[in-house]
Parts: sequence; C-alpha cells; structure tokens
Amino acid sequence: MGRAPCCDKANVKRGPWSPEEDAKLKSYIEKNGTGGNWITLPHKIGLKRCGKSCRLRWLNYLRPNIKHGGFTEDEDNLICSLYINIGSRWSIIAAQLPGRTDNDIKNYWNTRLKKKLFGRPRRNQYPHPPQPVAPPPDFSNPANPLCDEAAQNSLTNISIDMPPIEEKFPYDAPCFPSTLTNLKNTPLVSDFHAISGVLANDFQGYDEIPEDIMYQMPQKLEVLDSTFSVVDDMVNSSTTTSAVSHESTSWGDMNCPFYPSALSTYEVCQRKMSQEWEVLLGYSE
DNA sequence: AAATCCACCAACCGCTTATAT
DNA sequence: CATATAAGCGGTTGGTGGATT
Repeated sequence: MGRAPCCDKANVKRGPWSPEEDAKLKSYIEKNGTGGNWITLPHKIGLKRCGKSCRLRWLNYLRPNIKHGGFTEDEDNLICSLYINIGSRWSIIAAQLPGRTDNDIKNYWNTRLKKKLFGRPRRNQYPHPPQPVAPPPDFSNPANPLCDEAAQNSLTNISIDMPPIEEKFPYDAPCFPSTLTNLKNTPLVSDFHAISGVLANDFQGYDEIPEDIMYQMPQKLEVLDSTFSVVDDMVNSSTTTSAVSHESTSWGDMNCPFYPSALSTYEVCQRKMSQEWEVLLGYSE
C-alpha cells in the first residue's frame, strides 16, 4: 500500500485565489509552519484547495521577502549568463537571485529577456545574426553573487553532471595539460567546460539544428570566446611564473596549451553555425 | 468607440524523483 | 522490494488589461 490520496479532486476550488484565502493560508503558515505536509494543510485551515495549489501560492506569492517585477540590469545579466550556462533550470537560477521565485524568473525570461537577447532575425538581416548583449559571468569580481562558495559549488556540480563531451561530440573536446591541473577546478575553467559542453550538445544529433537553438548560438559563442580569453590570461601568468616556455596564446596560436581542442570546438561550432544560418535563411541548400 | 492584438503573469498540467507504507 | 503518493520542477495555458488599428 502507498500513501493516502492527496485530495478530493472533485471538491477542491481552482483558479485565482481570493484575498480571504490568501489571508487564511498566510496567517496559518506564519504561526504554525507547513508542518512538512502540504496535503493536510488546507484541511487544517478549512481551505477547499489542493495542497499542491497551497504550496504554489505560498512559494510564489505569499511567503515573506518576495520581490515582484522591477528586475535590475544586474539581475537581467545574471539570469542571461546562467541560462546560457545551465539552460532552463529555473530553481537553480532563482537560488542565485534572493527574493525571486523560479516562476517569476521563468515568466520574465519567456516574455521579455528572451526577446531582448534573441529577437528573431528578419530574412534580410543576414549575415548579422542576433548580437549578444549580456556579458559572461565575471568570477573575478567579488560583487558577483556567483563568487560565493555555494554558488561556485553549484556551478561546478552542474558541469560535472553534464554528459561526457567525448561521448556526445564528434570533435575534439576541451582539455587541459597536466602542467595546468592547478587551474582545472577553478570556476572559470568549469565555466569554460560547461559552455563548450552546452555547445557540443546543441550540435549533437541533429541533421538540421532547430531554430530556437540557432538563435542562441551567437550569444553562446560570444560567452565561450570571452571566457576563453580570461582562461588564456590565467594560463599565461601561470606558465610565466613556472618558467615554462610559452608564446602568445591567441586563438590562432598553435602554442596555446589547450590548442587545438578548445579552438576546434569553437571553430567547428562557428563554422557549423554559419552553414546552418545560410540554410535557415535561404541562402544555400 | 469598437475590435483586435499583444504582453504579462498566476495558476495549472504533467513529468520525474523522493519517500512512506 | 514493490507500490503508490507527495514533493518538486519546468512547460504551458488562459484570463486580464493596456495598446494599437
């Protein structure tokens, strides 16, 4: 046997909450807490609502310190950067924005941010696909909320959770020489891996890449490029101090410690993207 | 002034994971 | 261990109100 039934589906109210219902739920939870059981809560209060509905109402609207609307530029940038890194994992994104709910962020993304970033191109706009707007995450800035330990662990775990790149992507995966293992676990490098992985996965398994993925490509490639530049600087300073002979490490330089793998990923994605844009916009078959 | 369009967002739906029995 | 439900999550819907035609 399992648990008792959740609620009498035929006998619960649905739709918008009245102020009276809100007041009942809010005052009860503030005094007694949820008791760890949402299903019995409405019965205790005398609300003809499903426990699931009560939970949603509390989490998204009634609980203290909830902020609605008025997203700041910083919040916009953080949401965009996180979305590009980890996709639509709204609860994780919401955890980085105090006072914001996953539902609010999801709505905000779907109705405004997505359009702001990836407005659908008109056919005569090619060869200038949507331009990136948000900067990549700046992990060197202490003001960045992602700099706290929990957030960094969160991002690190996210990149670890991703499918192994070599199994999902036919091209070279980013890699790091053993002399640079001290850099391997920094957030920036995790970030670089994560973005590369996202790009690789985006291209995997499609004969034709869906439009929605295509619209995100310029942004993702820009972030990859920017992130690489910072990692590149770190490598330069690291190798300089350890007296390892090391030339310039620009994108086109074969002496870059993780060239050609990283460059390969970038260039293959870039090339593939250009081809797909041409097909998408009717410039080639 | 009326009709239509569009943006917004609260709430619901359905799926996956966790957990009680 | 198997089963059934709770909890949690992301996707989607539908009502509302303002803007535009």
